[in-house]
Amino acid sequence: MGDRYDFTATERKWQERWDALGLFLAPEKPRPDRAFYLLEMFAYPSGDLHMGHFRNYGIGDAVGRFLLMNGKDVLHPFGWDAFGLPAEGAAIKRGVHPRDWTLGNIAQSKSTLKAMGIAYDWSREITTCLPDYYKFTQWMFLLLHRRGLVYRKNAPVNWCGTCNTVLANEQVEQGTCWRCHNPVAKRELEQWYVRITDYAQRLLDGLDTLPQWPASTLAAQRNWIGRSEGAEIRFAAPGPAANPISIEVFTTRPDTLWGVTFLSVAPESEIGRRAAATAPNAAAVAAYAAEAERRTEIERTAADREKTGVATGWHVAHPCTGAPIPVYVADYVLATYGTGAVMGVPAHDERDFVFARKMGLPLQVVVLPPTGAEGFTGDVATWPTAWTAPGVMTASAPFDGRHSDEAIPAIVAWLAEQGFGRPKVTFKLRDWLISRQRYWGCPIPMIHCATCGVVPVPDEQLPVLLPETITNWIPKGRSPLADVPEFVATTCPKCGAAAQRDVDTMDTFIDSSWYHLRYVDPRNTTLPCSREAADAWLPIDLYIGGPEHANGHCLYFRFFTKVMKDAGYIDVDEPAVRLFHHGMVLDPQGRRMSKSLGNLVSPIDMMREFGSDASRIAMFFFAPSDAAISWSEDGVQGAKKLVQRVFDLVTDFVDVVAAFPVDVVGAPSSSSAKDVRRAAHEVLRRFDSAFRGDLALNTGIAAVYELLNLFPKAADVAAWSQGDRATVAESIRLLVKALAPVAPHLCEELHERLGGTGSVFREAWPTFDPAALRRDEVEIAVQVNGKIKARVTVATGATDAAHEAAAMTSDVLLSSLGGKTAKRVVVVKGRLVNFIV
RNA sequence: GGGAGAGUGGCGAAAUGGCAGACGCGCGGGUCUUAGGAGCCCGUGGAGCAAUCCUUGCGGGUUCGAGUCCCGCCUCUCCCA
Repeated sequence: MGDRYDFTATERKWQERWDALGLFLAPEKPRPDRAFYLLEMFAYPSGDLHMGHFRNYGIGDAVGRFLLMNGKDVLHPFGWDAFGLPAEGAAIKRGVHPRDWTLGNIAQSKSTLKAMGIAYDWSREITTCLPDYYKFTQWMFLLLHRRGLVYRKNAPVNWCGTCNTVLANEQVEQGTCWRCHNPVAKRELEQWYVRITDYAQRLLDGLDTLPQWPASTLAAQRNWIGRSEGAEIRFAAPGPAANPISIEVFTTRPDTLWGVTFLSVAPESEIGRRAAATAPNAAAVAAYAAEAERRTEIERTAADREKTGVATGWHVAHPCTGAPIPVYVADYVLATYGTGAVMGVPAHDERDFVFARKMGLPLQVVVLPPTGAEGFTGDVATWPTAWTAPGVMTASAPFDGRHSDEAIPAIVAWLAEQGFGRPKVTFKLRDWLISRQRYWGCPIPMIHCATCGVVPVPDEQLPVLLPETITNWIPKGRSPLADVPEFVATTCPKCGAAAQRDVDTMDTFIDSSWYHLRYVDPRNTTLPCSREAADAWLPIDLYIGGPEHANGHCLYFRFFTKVMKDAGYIDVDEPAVRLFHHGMVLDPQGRRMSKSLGNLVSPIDMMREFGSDASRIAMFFFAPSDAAISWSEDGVQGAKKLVQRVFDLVTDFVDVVAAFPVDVVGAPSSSSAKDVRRAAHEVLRRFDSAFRGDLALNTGIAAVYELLNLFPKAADVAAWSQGDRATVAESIRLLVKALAPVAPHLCEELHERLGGTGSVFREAWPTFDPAALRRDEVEIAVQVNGKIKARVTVATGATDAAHEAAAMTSDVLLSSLGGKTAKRVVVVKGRLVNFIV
């Protein structure tokens, strides 16, 4: 029995050696066929790292080390998503400057990563809140501006009265602020928008080129982009001569046009506002709109909520029939989707059905339910619900008798011909509101000039530095930068007159939309990255991060990648070939870890007690990498035991191993030696396929336990034959290498104790020998009609007949057969023999 | 409401359509020990003295054979509205 394994000293020793060796520095010029860009989502430095980070970066580290042993030129960088609201929250609460809070958290988080011993190329570290980085965030904004992809718009935005700030749609959760969870209201502000909708179709099409992305994320993005094909149809009425009414609706069901019995418009839409001012029932509309404004979108569009609305008193003419159609204002219609108006087809749309019933509006059937559809009789007044499926059209002038599915294109063409409408594709995806009335973000490089309007800051004047002199952090409902005169006051780049800087900062999703480009050339002072460096490394070969970013970051960084390609700065259309989502880390009761529950596990405390290697092993062993895990200290305790057992085993065998050259391949003769070799190669096989595939390292670790469980005592092995001892030497060396990506410090130490020099990560990843996995004989099941009756042993590779013959030697089988002859015998070699009687 | 995923011992889990529960935790027993909350060894899905029977959320189906494939439910989790 060897010494106690001193993980503290050993882990520190190897972390220092790796630094000294520069083991993880990416080559400046990777070999094209060897380049591998491995990336994990960078961290928002809020205090220290949590267990989610530990898992994310632990998986990435193991993969990175595996790649290194496979001779890849690995780019594996790290950085910090360092702008963001929590820093201002800390400033307000504790009076600490957001910069100091952030940089302090980064230092702490970085020391935790160093304690993990992660194989990052720290020379490429980036920090989004530092000028050398955000200079190019501003450069990106100007690129978008040059390409016509940003614009200003006065529009209702989500306003959190508690945080005194504007929120993006994805920052509104269940109608509340994602930070403080107070209700979100609406407010009018002039804001910068990014025209991501210009790329909606390409972002959608690109998904088809990403077979190595999780299907769930592809589906989520498709859903989020939300393409729908249909028609835009105009309903008009003469109205007052100066002010005729004309309402465009978008519908995916033009086949139900003849069933329209009313229109609904959103209260805050242009036509809704006009109705509140000038319609016959203006007063009622205005009152209703005021009430609707107080409701959240979620409330308004919830399917189970009672539908409300008021008649405007206006009527428009049905474009096909000329019939008068009443116009309602209803809050289940949103101004931001489609045209802000929908046609009401109560017979064939669920919400319209409910609304019409409530308002006493007529139903017009234009799609016939098939005969026999329960409840859908000839009398529409008795229908239990709307008939929403397509079907045979009726009461629809030129299209009667046709099937809606088949007729829709013809209807759209006909509408266009008649001048009533046109084909239209809409997307649920909306333009991206990026202005934030906050301090701790990247300043927007635009200048407001009284004569020239809004003028971009020239490239050579970048970065527009964030002033650091602010001391009063309380949000005042305007950007904190508005209160820094020396920041605001500038001159117009065009005319030289006094002008004002834009006082908003950018959504931090902008910072993270291009960071993957910066890593390839992080010290470039003129461009985000050189074309050469981009060509050498892009795209990311494997990107690892949580599934919570499926629709936010993972869409935005695809968008930026496409813009950069269009502008000729890079040559890839998609940022990442493969995306992997690791599972969540829950507490032992299966709950989310959170400060309020007091169930946080601190990675640094854990590593102090158990070591980095044991902590990782525990995490990998809990479950496959993509499944959620419940953290348990018992598991880490067990992993620590495993570390000690591996250490003891290898140190016990140092002498045996030393007697054989490093490339010895065992020629076992005894079955014990064969078992050892098989178990060792099984470890290798499991890890190998995990690293090349699903990153599920749990069964590899199980194989390590199995190997340990059957390993003979060193004292016994001393008496073994030369070939058998060579087998043991081979197996020990194999174990050390195969486990190295998962338990790097331990295996470096063992590699050294076995006489290895340099680093085990400069050793080649071994190839497993399929012959080693084969057994001489196997036990097979003997079944009668699929029920197991007995077990017998056959030689590996025996014929079907030999299997059957071996089975027939079983007394239990013979008595089960009771003298009958099987009608059929199914033999699965090495598995079973099944007699069908 | 829409989308995605998951249901297997006391617990985490494993299983190219082929012996369900590998491996670990926990638990029980043994051993070493002044001691054991360390180490090592043995046992451990359920019922039964036993032969044996039952067992992968529920109900059907396909198949010689289903945890795995198909259809219909139930429950839970995550994401979106």
